Amino acid sequence: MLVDDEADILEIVGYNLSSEGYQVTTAKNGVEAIEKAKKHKPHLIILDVMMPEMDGIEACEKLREIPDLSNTVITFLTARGEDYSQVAGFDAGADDYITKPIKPKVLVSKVKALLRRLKESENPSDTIIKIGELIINREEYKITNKGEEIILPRKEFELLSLLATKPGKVFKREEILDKVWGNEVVVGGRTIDVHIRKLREKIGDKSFKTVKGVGYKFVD
Amino acid sequence: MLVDDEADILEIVGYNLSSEGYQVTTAKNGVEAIEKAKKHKPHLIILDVMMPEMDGIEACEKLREIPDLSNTVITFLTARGEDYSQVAGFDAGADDYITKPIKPKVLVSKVKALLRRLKESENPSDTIIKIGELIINREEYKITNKGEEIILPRKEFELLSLLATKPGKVFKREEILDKVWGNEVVVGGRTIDVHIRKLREKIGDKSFKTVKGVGYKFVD
DNA sequence: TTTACTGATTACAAATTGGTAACAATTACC
DNA sequence: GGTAATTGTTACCAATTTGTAATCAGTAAA
Repeated sequence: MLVDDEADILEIVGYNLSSEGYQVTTAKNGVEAIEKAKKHKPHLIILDVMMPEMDGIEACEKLREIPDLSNTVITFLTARGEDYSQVAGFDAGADDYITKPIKPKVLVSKVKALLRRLKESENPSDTIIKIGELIINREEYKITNKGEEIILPRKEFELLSLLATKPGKVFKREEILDKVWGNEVVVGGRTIDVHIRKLREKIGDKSFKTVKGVGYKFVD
Repeated sequence: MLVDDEADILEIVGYNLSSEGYQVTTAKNGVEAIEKAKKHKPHLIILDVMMPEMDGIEACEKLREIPDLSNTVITFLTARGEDYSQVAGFDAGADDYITKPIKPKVLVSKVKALLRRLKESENPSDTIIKIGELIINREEYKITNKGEEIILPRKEFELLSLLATKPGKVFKREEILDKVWGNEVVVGGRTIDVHIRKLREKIGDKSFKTVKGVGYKFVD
Protein backbone atom coordinates (compact mmCIF):
# COMPACT_ATOMS: atom_id res chain seq x y z
CA MET A 1 0.00 0.00 0.00
CA LEU A 2 1.31 3.36 -1.04
CA VAL A 3 0.39 6.47 0.87
CA ASP A 4 1.25 9.86 -0.55
CA ASP A 5 -0.62 13.04 -1.29
CA GLU A 6 1.04 13.47 -4.65
CA ALA A 7 -0.74 11.58 -7.38
CA ASP A 8 2.43 11.49 -9.49
CA ILE A 9 4.32 9.52 -6.95
CA LEU A 10 1.49 7.09 -6.41
CA GLU A 11 1.37 6.50 -10.11
CA ILE A 12 5.09 6.05 -10.72
CA VAL A 13 5.77 3.91 -7.71
CA GLY A 14 2.57 2.00 -8.21
CA TYR A 15 3.45 1.29 -11.79
CA ASN A 16 6.87 0.00 -10.93
CA LEU A 17 5.62 -2.30 -8.22
CA SER A 18 2.67 -3.57 -10.25
CA SER A 19 4.94 -4.50 -13.08
CA GLU A 20 6.93 -6.61 -10.64
CA GLY A 21 3.79 -8.52 -9.87
CA TYR A 22 2.84 -6.89 -6.59
CA GLN A 23 -0.73 -6.01 -5.76
CA VAL A 24 -0.81 -2.33 -5.05
CA THR A 25 -3.34 -0.25 -3.15
CA THR A 26 -3.00 3.48 -2.77
CA ALA A 27 -4.19 6.10 -0.33
CA LYS A 28 -3.95 9.85 -0.53
CA ASN A 29 -3.67 10.61 3.17
CA GLY A 30 -3.27 9.12 6.60
CA VAL A 31 -6.97 8.75 7.31
CA GLU A 32 -7.61 6.92 4.08
CA ALA A 33 -4.52 4.80 4.70
CA ILE A 34 -5.77 3.55 8.05
CA GLU A 35 -9.19 2.82 6.62
CA LYS A 36 -7.83 0.86 3.69
CA ALA A 37 -5.16 -0.88 5.73
CA LYS A 38 -7.81 -2.31 8.03
CA LYS A 39 -9.65 -3.68 5.05
CA HIS A 40 -6.80 -4.95 2.90
CA LYS A 41 -4.20 -5.90 5.50
CA PRO A 42 -1.25 -5.13 3.26
CA HIS A 43 2.08 -6.83 3.77
CA LEU A 44 3.96 -3.61 3.23
CA ILE A 45 3.04 0.03 3.67
CA ILE A 46 5.08 2.78 2.06
CA LEU A 47 4.27 6.01 3.83
CA ASP A 48 5.21 9.52 2.85
CA VAL A 49 6.36 11.54 5.83
CA MET A 50 5.13 14.88 4.59
CA MET A 51 1.39 14.85 4.14
CA PRO A 52 -1.37 17.31 4.91
CA GLU A 53 -3.73 16.71 7.85
CA MET A 54 -2.17 13.62 9.36
CA ASP A 55 1.53 13.29 8.67
CA GLY A 56 3.31 9.99 8.11
CA ILE A 57 4.64 9.70 11.62
CA GLU A 58 1.23 10.03 13.18
CA ALA A 59 -0.30 7.68 10.62
CA CYS A 60 2.38 5.15 11.37
CA GLU A 61 1.68 5.24 15.08
CA LYS A 62 -2.00 4.72 14.43
CA LEU A 63 -1.29 1.90 12.01
CA ARG A 64 0.92 0.16 14.52
CA GLU A 65 -1.96 0.03 16.94
CA ILE A 66 -4.04 -2.09 14.59
CA PRO A 67 -3.60 -5.71 15.73
CA ASP A 68 -4.08 -7.16 12.26
CA LEU A 69 -1.10 -5.18 11.05
CA SER A 70 1.39 -6.43 13.60
CA ASN A 71 3.20 -8.33 10.90
CA THR A 72 3.06 -5.53 8.38
CA VAL A 73 6.26 -3.85 7.34
CA ILE A 74 6.07 -0.07 7.36
CA THR A 75 8.60 2.04 5.55
CA PHE A 76 8.81 5.79 5.16
CA LEU A 77 9.36 7.93 2.14
CA THR A 78 11.54 10.81 3.16
CA ALA A 79 13.50 13.51 1.43
CA ARG A 80 17.22 12.89 1.64
CA GLY A 81 18.88 14.63 4.52
CA GLU A 82 15.98 14.89 6.92
CA ASP A 83 17.58 12.62 9.48
CA TYR A 84 15.39 13.79 12.27
CA SER A 85 12.50 12.14 10.53
CA GLN A 86 14.37 8.85 10.50
CA VAL A 87 14.69 8.78 14.22
CA ALA A 88 11.12 9.92 14.75
CA GLY A 89 10.02 7.35 12.20
CA PHE A 90 11.67 4.50 14.01
CA ASP A 91 10.16 5.66 17.25
CA ALA A 92 6.78 5.53 15.57
CA GLY A 93 7.37 1.89 14.65
CA ALA A 94 8.71 2.04 11.12
CA ASP A 95 10.98 -0.68 9.83
CA ASP A 96 12.92 1.16 7.18
CA TYR A 97 12.91 4.28 5.10
CA ILE A 98 13.36 5.12 1.45
CA THR A 99 14.83 8.43 0.41
CA LYS A 100 13.56 10.68 -2.32
CA PRO A 101 14.23 11.14 -5.13
CA ILE A 102 12.94 7.67 -5.82
CA LYS A 103 14.91 5.47 -8.16
CA PRO A 104 12.59 2.77 -9.44
CA LYS A 105 15.21 0.01 -9.40
CA VAL A 106 16.29 0.85 -5.90
CA LEU A 107 12.74 1.00 -4.74
CA VAL A 108 11.80 -2.32 -6.25
CA SER A 109 14.78 -4.14 -4.83
CA LYS A 110 14.18 -2.56 -1.46
CA VAL A 111 10.59 -3.72 -1.49
CA LYS A 112 11.72 -7.19 -2.50
CA ALA A 113 14.19 -7.29 0.34
CA LEU A 114 11.64 -6.14 2.89
CA LEU A 115 9.07 -8.69 1.82
CA ARG A 116 11.69 -11.39 1.76
CA ARG A 117 12.60 -10.49 5.30
CA LEU A 118 8.95 -10.71 6.25
CA LYS A 119 8.66 -14.13 4.71
CA GLU A 120 11.71 -15.39 6.50
CA SER A 121 10.43 -14.32 9.86
CA GLU A 122 7.14 -16.08 9.20
CA ASN A 123 8.42 -19.61 8.96
CA PRO A 124 11.03 -20.40 11.58
CA SER A 125 12.93 -22.93 9.44
CA ASP A 126 13.76 -26.48 10.31
CA THR A 127 16.31 -25.51 12.90
CA ILE A 128 13.59 -25.89 15.46
CA ILE A 129 12.48 -29.25 16.79
CA LYS A 130 9.33 -29.47 18.83
CA ILE A 131 8.29 -32.53 20.78
CA GLY A 132 5.45 -32.19 23.20
CA GLU A 133 6.48 -29.52 25.63
CA LEU A 134 10.08 -29.59 24.58
CA ILE A 135 11.35 -27.09 22.04
CA ILE A 136 14.87 -27.33 20.71
CA ASN A 137 16.17 -24.31 18.88
CA ARG A 138 19.35 -25.32 17.14
CA GLU A 139 20.03 -21.85 15.84
CA GLU A 140 19.96 -20.28 19.25
CA TYR A 141 21.37 -23.27 21.10
CA LYS A 142 18.46 -22.94 23.40
CA ILE A 143 16.02 -25.37 24.88
CA THR A 144 12.62 -24.67 26.31
CA ASN A 145 10.97 -27.30 28.43
CA LYS A 146 7.46 -26.65 29.67
CA GLY A 147 7.95 -22.96 29.05
CA GLU A 148 11.16 -22.90 31.02
CA GLU A 149 14.37 -22.03 29.31
CA ILE A 150 17.30 -24.37 29.77
CA ILE A 151 20.84 -23.85 28.65
CA LEU A 152 22.79 -27.00 27.98
CA PRO A 153 26.53 -27.46 27.37
CA ARG A 154 27.47 -28.38 23.87
CA LYS A 155 27.80 -32.13 24.19
CA GLU A 156 24.59 -32.45 26.10
CA PHE A 157 22.83 -30.24 23.60
CA GLU A 158 24.04 -32.29 20.70
CA LEU A 159 23.18 -35.55 22.35
CA LEU A 160 19.67 -34.36 23.08
CA SER A 161 19.34 -32.94 19.57
CA LEU A 162 20.32 -36.24 18.08
CA LEU A 163 17.91 -38.29 20.12
CA ALA A 164 15.13 -35.79 19.55
CA THR A 165 15.41 -35.88 15.79
CA LYS A 166 13.61 -39.20 15.87
CA PRO A 167 11.64 -39.68 19.04
CA GLY A 168 11.10 -43.34 19.72
CA LYS A 169 14.01 -44.49 17.63
CA VAL A 170 16.69 -46.35 19.50
CA PHE A 171 20.12 -44.93 18.83
CA LYS A 172 22.89 -47.46 19.23
CA ARG A 173 25.81 -46.42 21.38
CA GLU A 174 28.01 -46.74 18.36
CA GLU A 175 25.78 -44.39 16.41
CA ILE A 176 25.70 -41.84 19.21
CA LEU A 177 29.48 -41.84 19.45
CA ASP A 178 29.66 -41.35 15.72
CA LYS A 179 27.27 -38.45 15.53
CA VAL A 180 28.05 -36.62 18.73
CA TRP A 181 31.70 -37.35 19.35
CA GLY A 182 32.89 -38.15 15.87
CA ASN A 183 34.07 -41.59 15.03
CA GLU A 184 37.74 -40.81 15.42
CA VAL A 185 37.45 -39.81 19.05
CA VAL A 186 37.83 -42.56 21.61
CA VAL A 187 36.13 -42.11 24.92
CA GLY A 188 35.61 -44.37 27.86
CA GLY A 189 32.70 -46.72 28.18
CA ARG A 190 30.73 -44.73 30.71
CA THR A 191 30.85 -41.38 28.94
CA ILE A 192 27.52 -41.63 27.17
CA ASP A 193 25.81 -42.85 30.31
CA VAL A 194 27.07 -39.92 32.28
CA HIS A 195 25.76 -37.47 29.73
CA ILE A 196 22.43 -39.20 29.57
CA ARG A 197 22.26 -38.94 33.31
CA LYS A 198 22.82 -35.20 33.15
CA LEU A 199 20.07 -34.86 30.58
CA ARG A 200 17.74 -36.91 32.72
CA GLU A 201 18.46 -34.56 35.57
CA LYS A 202 17.71 -31.48 33.51
CA ILE A 203 14.97 -32.56 31.13
CA GLY A 204 13.24 -35.31 33.02
CA ASP A 205 13.99 -38.91 33.82
CA LYS A 206 11.07 -40.31 31.87
CA SER A 207 12.12 -38.82 28.57
CA PHE A 208 15.10 -41.09 28.12
CA LYS A 209 14.68 -44.78 27.87
CA THR A 210 17.54 -47.26 28.12
CA VAL A 211 17.59 -50.22 25.81
CA LYS A 212 20.01 -52.65 27.31
CA GLY A 213 22.72 -53.91 25.08
CA VAL A 214 21.77 -51.42 22.38
CA GLY A 215 21.50 -47.78 23.31
CA TYR A 216 19.04 -45.05 24.23
CA LYS A 217 15.89 -43.50 22.88
CA PHE A 218 13.95 -40.35 23.47
CA VAL A 219 10.26 -40.74 24.22
CA ASP A 220 7.56 -38.13 24.44
CA MET B 1 24.80 -6.68 -24.61
CA LEU B 2 23.80 -4.89 -27.78
CA VAL B 3 20.95 -6.14 -29.90
CA ASP B 4 20.37 -4.65 -33.34
CA ASP B 5 19.97 -5.97 -36.85
CA GLU B 6 22.23 -3.33 -38.33
CA ALA B 7 25.85 -4.33 -38.18
CA ASP B 8 26.96 -0.69 -38.35
CA ILE B 9 25.26 0.21 -35.13
CA LEU B 10 26.60 -2.82 -33.35
CA GLU B 11 30.07 -1.83 -34.41
CA ILE B 12 29.90 1.84 -33.54
CA VAL B 13 28.18 1.43 -30.21
CA GLY B 14 30.26 -1.62 -29.39
CA TYR B 15 33.45 0.26 -30.10
CA ASN B 16 32.47 3.19 -27.90
CA LEU B 17 31.55 1.00 -24.96
CA SER B 18 34.55 -1.28 -25.29
CA SER B 19 36.89 1.67 -25.23
CA GLU B 20 35.31 2.67 -21.92
CA GLY B 21 36.25 -0.69 -20.51
CA TYR B 22 32.93 -2.47 -20.76
CA GLN B 23 32.69 -6.07 -21.90
CA VAL B 24 30.38 -6.11 -24.88
CA THR B 25 28.41 -8.94 -26.44
CA THR B 26 26.27 -8.48 -29.50
CA ALA B 27 23.25 -10.15 -31.04
CA LYS B 28 21.63 -9.60 -34.40
CA ASN B 29 18.04 -10.38 -33.44
CA GLY B 30 15.72 -11.16 -30.60
CA VAL B 31 16.18 -14.91 -30.71
CA GLU B 32 19.93 -14.66 -30.60
CA ALA B 33 19.65 -12.08 -27.82
CA ILE B 34 17.68 -14.39 -25.57
CA GLU B 35 20.05 -17.22 -26.22
CA LYS B 36 23.13 -15.20 -25.45
CA ALA B 37 21.56 -13.42 -22.50
CA LYS B 38 20.90 -16.76 -20.82
CA LYS B 39 24.52 -17.67 -21.24
CA HIS B 40 26.25 -14.41 -20.44
CA LYS B 41 23.84 -12.82 -17.97
CA PRO B 42 24.67 -9.28 -19.02
CA HIS B 43 24.24 -6.38 -16.61
CA LEU B 44 22.75 -4.19 -19.29
CA ILE B 45 20.91 -4.95 -22.52
CA ILE B 46 20.50 -2.30 -25.20
CA LEU B 47 17.70 -3.39 -27.46
CA ASP B 48 16.68 -1.96 -30.79
CA VAL B 49 12.93 -1.65 -31.08
CA MET B 50 12.77 -2.19 -34.82
CA MET B 51 14.04 -5.60 -35.73
CA PRO B 52 12.89 -8.27 -38.15
CA GLU B 53 11.24 -11.44 -36.86
CA MET B 54 11.01 -10.66 -33.17
CA ASP B 55 10.91 -6.97 -32.39
CA GLY B 56 12.47 -5.33 -29.36
CA ILE B 57 9.28 -5.16 -27.35
CA GLU B 58 8.62 -8.84 -27.69
CA ALA B 59 12.25 -9.69 -27.01
CA CYS B 60 12.15 -7.56 -23.89
CA GLU B 61 9.11 -9.36 -22.55
CA LYS B 62 10.79 -12.70 -23.12
CA LEU B 63 13.98 -11.49 -21.50
CA ARG B 64 12.12 -10.29 -18.44
CA GLU B 65 10.80 -13.78 -17.91
CA ILE B 66 14.29 -15.18 -17.45
CA PRO B 67 14.88 -15.39 -13.70
CA ASP B 68 18.61 -14.87 -13.97
CA LEU B 69 18.00 -11.54 -15.60
CA SER B 70 15.77 -10.05 -12.95
CA ASN B 71 18.53 -7.65 -12.02
CA THR B 72 19.45 -6.81 -15.57
CA VAL B 73 18.80 -3.32 -16.86
CA ILE B 74 17.09 -3.23 -20.23
CA THR B 75 17.03 -0.11 -22.35
CA PHE B 76 15.59 0.49 -25.79
CA LEU B 77 17.05 2.07 -28.84
CA THR B 78 14.30 4.03 -30.54
CA ALA B 79 14.04 6.58 -33.33
CA ARG B 80 13.25 10.04 -32.05
CA GLY B 81 9.57 10.82 -32.07
CA GLU B 82 8.17 7.33 -31.76
CA ASP B 83 6.72 7.93 -28.30
CA TYR B 84 4.29 5.11 -28.56
CA SER B 85 7.23 2.76 -28.38
CA GLN B 86 8.35 4.31 -25.13
CA VAL B 87 5.12 3.49 -23.42
CA ALA B 88 5.02 0.03 -24.86
CA GLY B 89 8.64 -0.39 -23.86
CA PHE B 90 8.01 0.39 -20.23
CA ASP B 91 5.10 -1.98 -20.21
CA ALA B 92 7.38 -4.65 -21.54
CA GLY B 93 9.69 -4.13 -18.58
CA ALA B 94 12.30 -1.74 -19.91
CA ASP B 95 14.10 0.62 -17.57
CA ASP B 96 15.05 3.40 -19.95
CA TYR B 97 15.34 4.27 -23.60
CA ILE B 98 17.93 5.87 -25.82
CA THR B 99 16.95 7.81 -28.93
CA LYS B 100 18.52 7.59 -32.33
CA PRO B 101 20.52 9.11 -33.83
CA ILE B 102 23.04 7.94 -31.29
CA LYS B 103 25.55 10.40 -29.97
CA PRO B 104 28.43 8.36 -28.57
CA LYS B 105 29.07 10.74 -25.67
CA VAL B 106 25.45 10.72 -24.60
CA LEU B 107 25.24 6.99 -24.96
CA VAL B 108 28.29 6.32 -22.84
CA SER B 109 27.19 8.58 -20.02
CA LYS B 110 23.74 7.04 -20.08
CA VAL B 111 25.20 3.57 -19.85
CA LYS B 112 27.38 4.65 -16.98
CA ALA B 113 24.39 6.08 -15.16
CA LEU B 114 22.34 2.94 -15.69
CA LEU B 115 25.06 0.65 -14.44
CA ARG B 116 25.69 2.87 -11.44
CA ARG B 117 22.03 2.65 -10.58
CA LEU B 118 22.21 -1.12 -10.86
CA LYS B 119 25.13 -1.26 -8.49
CA GLU B 120 23.31 0.80 -5.92
CA SER B 121 20.29 -1.40 -6.07
CA GLU B 122 22.28 -4.58 -5.78
CA ASN B 123 23.02 -4.15 -2.12
CA PRO B 124 19.64 -3.12 -0.86
CA SER B 125 18.03 -2.49 2.41
CA ASP B 126 20.18 -4.35 4.85
CA THR B 127 21.31 -0.82 5.42
CA ILE B 128 19.32 -0.33 8.54
CA ILE B 129 18.86 -2.76 11.37
CA LYS B 130 16.70 -1.99 14.32
CA ILE B 131 16.56 -4.03 17.47
CA GLY B 132 14.78 -2.65 20.45
CA GLU B 133 16.48 0.59 21.27
CA LEU B 134 19.43 -0.07 19.04
CA ILE B 135 19.51 1.29 15.51
CA ILE B 136 22.35 0.38 13.18
CA ASN B 137 22.72 2.40 10.02
CA ARG B 138 25.14 0.58 7.80
CA GLU B 139 25.03 3.19 5.11
CA GLU B 140 26.19 5.93 7.41
CA TYR B 141 28.24 3.75 9.75
CA LYS B 142 26.28 5.09 12.63
CA ILE B 143 24.78 3.52 15.68
CA THR B 144 22.11 4.89 17.93
CA ASN B 145 21.53 3.26 21.28
CA LYS B 146 18.69 4.57 23.41
CA GLY B 147 18.69 7.76 21.38
CA GLU B 148 22.37 8.24 21.97
CA GLU B 149 24.75 8.14 19.08
CA ILE B 150 27.74 5.85 19.35
CA ILE B 151 30.72 5.70 17.05
CA LEU B 152 32.40 2.35 16.76
CA PRO B 153 35.64 1.39 15.05
CA ARG B 154 35.19 -0.57 11.86
CA LYS B 155 35.79 -4.06 13.17
CA GLU B 156 33.56 -3.55 16.15
CA PHE B 157 30.92 -2.07 13.92
CA GLU B 158 31.00 -5.01 11.57
CA LEU B 159 30.96 -7.53 14.35
CA LEU B 160 27.96 -5.87 15.91
CA SER B 161 26.27 -5.58 12.53
CA LEU B 162 26.72 -9.24 11.89
CA LEU B 163 25.37 -10.38 15.23
CA ALA B 164 22.48 -7.94 14.96
CA THR B 165 21.31 -9.24 11.61
CA LYS B 166 19.80 -12.18 13.41
CA PRO B 167 19.22 -11.50 17.06
CA GLY B 168 19.13 -14.70 19.01
CA LYS B 169 21.04 -16.68 16.46
CA VAL B 170 24.31 -18.07 17.66
CA PHE B 171 27.11 -17.21 15.31
CA LYS B 172 29.89 -19.74 15.41
CA ARG B 173 33.39 -18.37 15.83
CA GLU B 174 34.22 -19.78 12.45
CA GLU B 175 31.32 -17.93 10.87
CA ILE B 176 32.26 -14.68 12.57
CA LEU B 177 35.81 -14.95 11.30
CA ASP B 178 34.50 -15.63 7.84
CA LYS B 179 32.11 -12.73 7.72
CA VAL B 180 34.01 -10.08 9.64
CA TRP B 181 37.64 -10.91 9.02
CA GLY B 182 37.37 -12.82 5.77
CA ASN B 183 38.27 -16.46 5.65
CA GLU B 184 41.73 -15.92 4.28
CA VAL B 185 42.83 -13.83 7.23
CA VAL B 186 44.28 -15.68 10.17
CA VAL B 187 43.98 -14.06 13.55
CA GLY B 188 44.79 -15.25 17.02
CA GLY B 189 42.38 -17.21 19.11
CA ARG B 190 41.46 -14.41 21.49
CA THR B 191 40.75 -11.74 18.90
CA ILE B 192 37.01 -12.23 18.72
CA ASP B 193 36.71 -12.32 22.48
CA VAL B 194 38.54 -9.06 22.84
CA HIS B 195 36.27 -7.35 20.37
CA ILE B 196 33.20 -8.77 22.03
CA ARG B 197 34.50 -7.43 25.28
CA LYS B 198 34.80 -3.95 23.82
CA LEU B 199 31.27 -4.12 22.48
CA ARG B 200 30.00 -5.27 25.84
CA GLU B 201 31.68 -2.25 27.35
CA LYS B 202 30.07 0.14 24.88
CA ILE B 203 26.67 -1.33 24.12
CA GLY B 204 25.92 -3.25 27.28
CA ASP B 205 27.05 -6.47 28.81
CA LYS B 206 23.67 -8.14 28.66
CA SER B 207 23.28 -7.79 24.92
CA PHE B 208 25.96 -10.34 24.12
CA LYS B 209 25.63 -13.88 25.20
CA THR B 210 28.43 -16.42 25.12
CA VAL B 211 27.69 -19.95 24.06
CA LYS B 212 30.65 -21.98 25.14
CA GLY B 213 32.22 -24.15 22.53
CA VAL B 214 30.15 -22.50 19.82
CA GLY B 215 30.20 -18.72 19.59
CA TYR B 216 28.24 -15.62 20.49
CA LYS B 217 24.75 -14.27 20.02
CA PHE B 218 23.10 -10.93 20.29
CA VAL B 219 20.00 -10.76 22.43
CA ASP B 220 17.50 -7.98 22.80
C1' DT C 1 56.91 14.83 14.98
C1' DT C 2 53.62 13.89 18.17
C1' DT C 3 49.37 12.01 19.45
C1' DA C 4 45.59 9.11 19.47
C1' DC C 5 43.38 5.28 18.05
C1' DT C 6 42.60 0.77 15.97
C1' DG C 7 43.27 -3.89 15.83
C1' DA C 8 45.76 -7.68 17.09
C1' DT C 9 48.58 -10.49 20.29
C1' DT C 10 50.09 -12.34 24.56
C1' DA C 11 49.94 -14.19 29.00
C1' DC C 12 47.49 -15.30 32.66
C1' DA C 13 43.11 -15.89 35.39
C1' DA C 14 38.63 -17.78 35.69
C1' DA C 15 35.03 -20.59 34.48
C1' DT C 16 33.06 -24.45 32.48
C1' DT C 17 33.01 -28.69 30.36
C1' DG C 18 33.89 -33.29 29.32
C1' DG C 19 35.74 -37.46 30.75
C1' DT C 20 37.30 -41.03 34.03
C1' DA C 21 37.50 -44.18 37.76
C1' DA C 22 35.44 -46.60 41.21
C1' DC C 23 31.72 -48.57 42.89
C1' DA C 24 26.60 -49.44 43.12
C1' DA C 25 22.56 -50.99 40.98
C1' DT C 26 20.06 -53.32 37.64
C1' DT C 27 19.04 -56.60 34.16
C1' DA C 28 19.31 -60.83 31.40
C1' DC C 29 19.93 -65.40 31.33
C1' DC C 30 20.92 -69.91 32.90
C1' DG D 1 18.53 -67.51 42.95
C1' DG D 2 23.12 -66.89 41.13
C1' DT D 3 26.19 -64.96 37.91
C1' DA D 4 27.89 -62.13 34.29
C1' DA D 5 27.03 -58.33 31.64
C1' DT D 6 25.41 -53.93 31.35
C1' DT D 7 24.10 -49.54 33.03
C1' DG D 8 23.63 -45.81 36.87
C1' DT D 9 25.84 -42.67 40.00
C1' DT D 10 29.07 -39.91 42.21
C1' DA D 11 33.05 -37.32 42.98
C1' DC D 12 36.95 -35.64 41.09
C1' DC D 13 40.31 -33.90 37.82
C1' DA D 14 42.18 -32.44 33.50
C1' DA D 15 41.45 -30.19 29.32
C1' DT D 16 39.19 -26.85 26.99
C1' DT D 17 37.28 -22.53 26.48
C1' DT D 18 36.53 -17.85 27.52
C1' DG D 19 37.50 -13.30 30.08
C1' DT D 20 40.69 -9.67 30.89
C1' DA D 21 44.49 -6.54 31.12
C1' DA D 22 48.61 -5.11 29.36
C1' DT D 23 51.17 -4.35 25.39
C1' DC D 24 52.65 -3.54 20.68
C1' DA D 25 52.70 -2.42 15.78
C1' DG D 26 50.56 0.15 12.28
C1' DT D 27 48.11 4.10 10.70
C1' DA D 28 45.59 8.24 10.55
C1' DA D 29 44.99 12.77 12.51
C1' DA D 30 46.77 16.92 14.75
